[in-house]
Amino acid sequence: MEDGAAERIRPRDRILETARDMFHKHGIKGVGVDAITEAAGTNKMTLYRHFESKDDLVIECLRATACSANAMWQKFEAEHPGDKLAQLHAWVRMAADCLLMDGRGCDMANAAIELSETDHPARRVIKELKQAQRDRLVGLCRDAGIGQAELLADTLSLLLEGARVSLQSVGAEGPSAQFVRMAEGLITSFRAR
Amino acid sequence: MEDGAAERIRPRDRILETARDMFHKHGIKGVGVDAITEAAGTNKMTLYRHFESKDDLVIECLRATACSANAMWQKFEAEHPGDKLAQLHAWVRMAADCLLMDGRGCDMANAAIELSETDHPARRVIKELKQAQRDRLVGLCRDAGIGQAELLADTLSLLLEGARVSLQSVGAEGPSAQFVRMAEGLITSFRAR
DNA sequence: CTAGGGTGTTACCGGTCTGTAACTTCTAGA
DNA sequence: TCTAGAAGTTACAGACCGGTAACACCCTAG
Repeated sequence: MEDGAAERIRPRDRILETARDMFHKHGIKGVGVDAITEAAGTNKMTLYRHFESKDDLVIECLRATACSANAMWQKFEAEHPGDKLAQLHAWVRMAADCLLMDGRGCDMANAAIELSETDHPARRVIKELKQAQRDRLVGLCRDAGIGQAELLADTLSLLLEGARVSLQSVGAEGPSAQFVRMAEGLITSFRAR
Repeated sequence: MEDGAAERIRPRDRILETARDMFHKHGIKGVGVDAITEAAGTNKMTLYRHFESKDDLVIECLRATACSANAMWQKFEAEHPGDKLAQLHAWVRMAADCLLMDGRGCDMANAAIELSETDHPARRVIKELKQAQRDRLVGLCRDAGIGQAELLADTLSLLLEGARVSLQSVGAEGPSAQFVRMAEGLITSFRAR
């Protein structure tokens, strides 16, 4: 029975989860594969049996992150079925909570900054995943009945992205502390148009 | 006469300028001191005669960047003497131009993301320089007669920071393309309050 | 002309990194 | 119980990193 051994997670998944956590905390170039495998309670050979390279592992981590984000959006829909405006407010609240709890920014944005080589294989993935997130936010704004949905969604995107990076450079008392106020103000303002 | 040899820039300054450029393009961890000195037409020993360590060099680069930003602000004042609102619009225009021309984000923000160690010596410097930039923007907004000067300044800060990082992850056709429209709209909106 | 400081050159240290090879051990399924 | 494949272990290759030592050079101020 494979469920009986389900508590013992497969090495591949342990590596993936550990790598996500460590990449998030210390950056991609800030952590080596040895450190990841050790923290995951396994070894380097096992890593390279499941992933072609470190870059491949990075990409899989980003996909996993996007997957987690998907789950968030499904939660919004589940908690406020049909009420797109409430879902938009839930998005703002979630974003603010992440800001407060986390401290380190968006994995994809951080990776994009760290992996400055324009032809890095992860860049394609980052772009396409970020694009998907953008499209979804635009869709939510539009379905919430906002006229200039794209402009609002893009503004909210930039605000959140900016808050995440500002949190790391200026700190928690910096501009990012006002994120919710800005976002809610913007939504109100766009609804009135 | 030392001015006669001024065309031949001092190795220290060549290293500093080259390092700024390379750190900006490839990130701090993405470029080694050997590559910097070679590109600067000198060698590693000379670098370490002028800078205590690579971290020290990084910090000096960030200070130099802040210095360049200072020059920008003086240009605003020189071009629109006394007219703070015009200076604010000039700031927006400058920011947008940087976005279009550059592609890579703010050196300080990028450094903050890359140097994830919370006790890294550069972090203090980044925080204090970013704080100074924020204070100056707040002052400009206030002097321009805007009521909620802090909120506007912080919103503009986050928008710009977000646009810079979005440019690297989603690309030029992403949300950052609307930066000017957002910023100008915000200024108008805040002036009307 | 000369002395001395700034600079260039070469070699090296110890460490870390990604990635691989060869071999042993474990474990699940027939 | 036996076997095949997954996982662990050890060692290593080759490259790059930050930083230092020793020494030769050049150029300018006196």
